[in-house]
Amino acid sequence: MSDAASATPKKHAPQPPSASNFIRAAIDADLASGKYASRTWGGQPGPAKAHEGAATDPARIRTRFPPEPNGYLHIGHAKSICLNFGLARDYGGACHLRFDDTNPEKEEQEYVDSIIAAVKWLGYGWEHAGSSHLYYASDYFDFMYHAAEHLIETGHAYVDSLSAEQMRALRGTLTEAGKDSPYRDRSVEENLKLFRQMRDGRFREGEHVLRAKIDMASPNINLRDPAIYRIRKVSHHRTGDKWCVYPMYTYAHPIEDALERITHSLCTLEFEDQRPCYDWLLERLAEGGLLARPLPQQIEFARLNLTYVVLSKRKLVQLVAERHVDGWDDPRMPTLAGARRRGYTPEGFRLFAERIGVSKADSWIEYSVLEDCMREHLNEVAPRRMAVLDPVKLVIENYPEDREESCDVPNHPQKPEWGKRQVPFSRELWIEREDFTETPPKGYFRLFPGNKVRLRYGYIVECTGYDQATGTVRCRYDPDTRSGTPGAEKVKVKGNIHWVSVKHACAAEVRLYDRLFKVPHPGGNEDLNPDSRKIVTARLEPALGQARAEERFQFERHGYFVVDPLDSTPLAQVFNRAVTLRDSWKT
RNA sequence: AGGGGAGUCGCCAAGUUGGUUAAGGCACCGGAUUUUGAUUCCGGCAUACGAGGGUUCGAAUCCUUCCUCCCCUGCCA
Repeated sequence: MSDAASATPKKHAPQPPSASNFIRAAIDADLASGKYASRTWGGQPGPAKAHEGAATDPARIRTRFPPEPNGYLHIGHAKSICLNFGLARDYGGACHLRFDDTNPEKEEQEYVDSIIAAVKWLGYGWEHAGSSHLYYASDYFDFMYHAAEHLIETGHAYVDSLSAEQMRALRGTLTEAGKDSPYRDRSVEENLKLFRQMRDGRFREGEHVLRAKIDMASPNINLRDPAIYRIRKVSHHRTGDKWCVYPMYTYAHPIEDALERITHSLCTLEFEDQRPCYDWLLERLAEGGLLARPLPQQIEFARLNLTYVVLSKRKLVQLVAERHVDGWDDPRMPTLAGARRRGYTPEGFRLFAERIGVSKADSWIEYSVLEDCMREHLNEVAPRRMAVLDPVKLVIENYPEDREESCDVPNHPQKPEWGKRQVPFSRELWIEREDFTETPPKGYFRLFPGNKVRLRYGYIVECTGYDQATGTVRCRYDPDTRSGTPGAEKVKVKGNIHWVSVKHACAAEVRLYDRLFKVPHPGGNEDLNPDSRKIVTARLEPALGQARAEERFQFERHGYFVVDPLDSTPLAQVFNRAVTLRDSWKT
């Protein structure tokens, strides 16, 4: 090292700046340009007159997470939740939780409740500047209806009386322009009259539909006079039978955003083609004085794809319906309810969202990334315990039959402040079947005849053999090697195995979960992993007997486990394995 | 010639008003520490930015041709 220049330390920037992505770049640009400098907020969602003249919005930006309450939230939603709520948090903004309940046929209160629970569980709330921002699209039905009449009055919408099939025929194809409906030029008066009759229940479902009058020849099919209101004689979970006409997503969503003064409306890529529609509608309503400016803008990002996982609603429904899993909250399901029961943590999900980033490129995230995020958090928060999942008996020949002692065991190797607990030790112990073999493979350093290992936190023992008749492993211990005593280090061993005293053990059901599908890109049922769940009766150290629902532990050398909150009873606990520890041995 | 998007290391992903050696994370490979074959720590890891051509002193960033993948023809969202 005679070169003086080489002495110059050149460390790379230690940490990346706060994660950068195209959405943050857009927000930064909007904030810098002063686009929102004069934004006002009337205190609650509303039309232009509710916000104009009101105070400056205390939220620098507004985002929203707008699920339709027609199913359970899954890991893909977690990405969106973390994105929207995370952005609001980072920019001093507000994120609204909004139920996009515009289709009464599919929506139920049960889903509303589970969605609220899931968002809260992930650690997010919808309060900002002293008010709560939990909204329902159905609360805007009156405004939407009047806005539709406005569209009719200004010549931007008409009632079409074609059947669905006829409409499809006139819509054209990907390469051919569509043709105008014969009803496209109805007068304002006739349209108004028909639309009101639609609202009043004078027609059957499908008889008429309200359409935006845009351009039947547009190369963008979404602009070929999209339907914006349809007749549905179904009771709505919140508005009951007040309405029999319901707005379509295309029409409703931009209005919901505008009424709530959303600044950045984030959605997935498949809505890109609808953005012109979104802007067209908002512009028509804003120029009519119904909606306040600045108008919200839609920004699209790529939805999550996870290897070994299916996230499509159709496929998830099928898994439940065909009983491949026990229900929507089966620990193997990619739903948030399932993940929670599996022992996954909110912090792990947030780390995951941060780690995978957000972009417009279609991508597949490796499932191991999610698992690793869970390990990373669980390693920090899970107390260590000893549990033998596949027990085989170990008898210490030279240890007195009536003797018992208690070992000092730390609750976390890196956190002495978590203290220690006492674990009983005796002549007969349960050890892991795979920690003993009569014929050790190369590199194996656990128990085999003649080999020494440490019984973790206890003594060094030397294996003396295996008793076929009783199925027990035999060994002799060295009394001078007790952990924590001066002689503990006198014998060096590579192997260090966990154990549970037979006399003191608690038995419990442990469910060992693995991925639901056995291939990275699952197609159908043929790709299901037949070993996605194994149930064993494990032997646990006594301290685990007090574990409560949803408490999480690391079973040393195994992985992270959680007490199942549904199937556990005070007398019979059930543990679910969230994720295994990393294992670099891998024969 | 329908329209709209996307292609940067095995997996993600910065960087895109052109400017020294293309961030960071995960994975992986070494090594250290370790009473979890865990954790932690240190080091390594794209002459390369879908491909070709061009402009330029200089391009992942500009122009051009081409290739691949995704989305769109619900009175679903």
